[in-house]
Amino acid sequence: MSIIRNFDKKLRSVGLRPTRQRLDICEVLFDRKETFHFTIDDLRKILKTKLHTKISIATIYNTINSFKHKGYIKEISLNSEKTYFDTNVTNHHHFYNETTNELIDFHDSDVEQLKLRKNLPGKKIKSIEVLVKVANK
Amino acid sequence: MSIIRNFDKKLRSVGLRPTRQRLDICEVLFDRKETFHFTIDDLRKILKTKLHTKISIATIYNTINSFKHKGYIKEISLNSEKTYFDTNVTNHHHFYNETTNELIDFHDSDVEQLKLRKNLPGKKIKSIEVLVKVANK
DNA sequence: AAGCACTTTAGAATCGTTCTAATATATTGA
DNA sequence: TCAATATATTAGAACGATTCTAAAGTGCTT
Ligand SMILES: [Mn+2]
Ligand SMILES: [Mn+2]
Ligand SMILES: [Zn+2]
Ligand SMILES: [Zn+2]
Repeated sequence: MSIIRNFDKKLRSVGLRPTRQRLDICEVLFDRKETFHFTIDDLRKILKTKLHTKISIATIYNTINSFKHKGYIKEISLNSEKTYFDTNVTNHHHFYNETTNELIDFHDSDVEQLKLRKNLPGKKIKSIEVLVKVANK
Repeated sequence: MSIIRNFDKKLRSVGLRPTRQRLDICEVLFDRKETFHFTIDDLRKILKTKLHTKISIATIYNTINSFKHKGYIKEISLNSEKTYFDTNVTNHHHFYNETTNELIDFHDSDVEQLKLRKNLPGKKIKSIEVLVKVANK
């Protein structure tokens, strides 16, 4: 299957061996149209119930940390209750719905160009990200 | 001293008894010109070394959680490593310097008015906050 | 001052995450 | 191909931040 092939290549390209565990996790994370926002527990449940695959919790953490270091996913800061990861590693903005706990990306086209008025001598901007919290009316 | 009087009032006004522990914590948090961004551990160290006051860690957590619920401080989401609190409870933006770990507020005047292009039918906007990560050049 | 409510406290418990070290699997190259 | 070597997985222990428990202390009301 070409997806598996692709994940195989993807993993090898950053020096990770394509083990069953890593391929299974790739399938959950990347075999989808939309950006995926998830917690370790979300991932663990999906692996168990949808993929019927058993991966130890240590390996799930190891793999997610490797993927993060390799730039396949990034961590996002929403609140201190849960640690979220995001398969969209670009610099982008989020809507967080506090009623439903849904987290969705929004794109540059959804917001007017953010312009800083402040000068930052001797500093380099690494990222500019907006978090919009909403609730159902 | 009028500051103490003020903290006394401040606490009473939301139904908290002005105990020594709460007054000491108020002094660290609010007896300053600038917004204070801190972790529980920062606070604990300041109480010990600057104020020479001993407060149990359970009380520090209890008090900070009370203050948060009463709207005296808010929690801010920077990263998943540490939990930060902020004495500026208004909706505002931050610069985080990854080199020095400094976190500073920036004000509406430092950024052009943020305009969302997206319509959000049935939703109410609770907050819009920007996090700018910078590093020293 | 007595009585009651609230607060503080030490230490235990909890929970997410990382570590350890034994076992298993993948890769290399003779 | 198949041993040797490197890397990965795993269960369970350890860790660290935070919360809980329940006993002792303090503040408020009358
Ligand atoms: Mn991490
Ligand atoms: Mn909290
Ligand atoms: Zn995203
Ligand atoms: Zn702030």
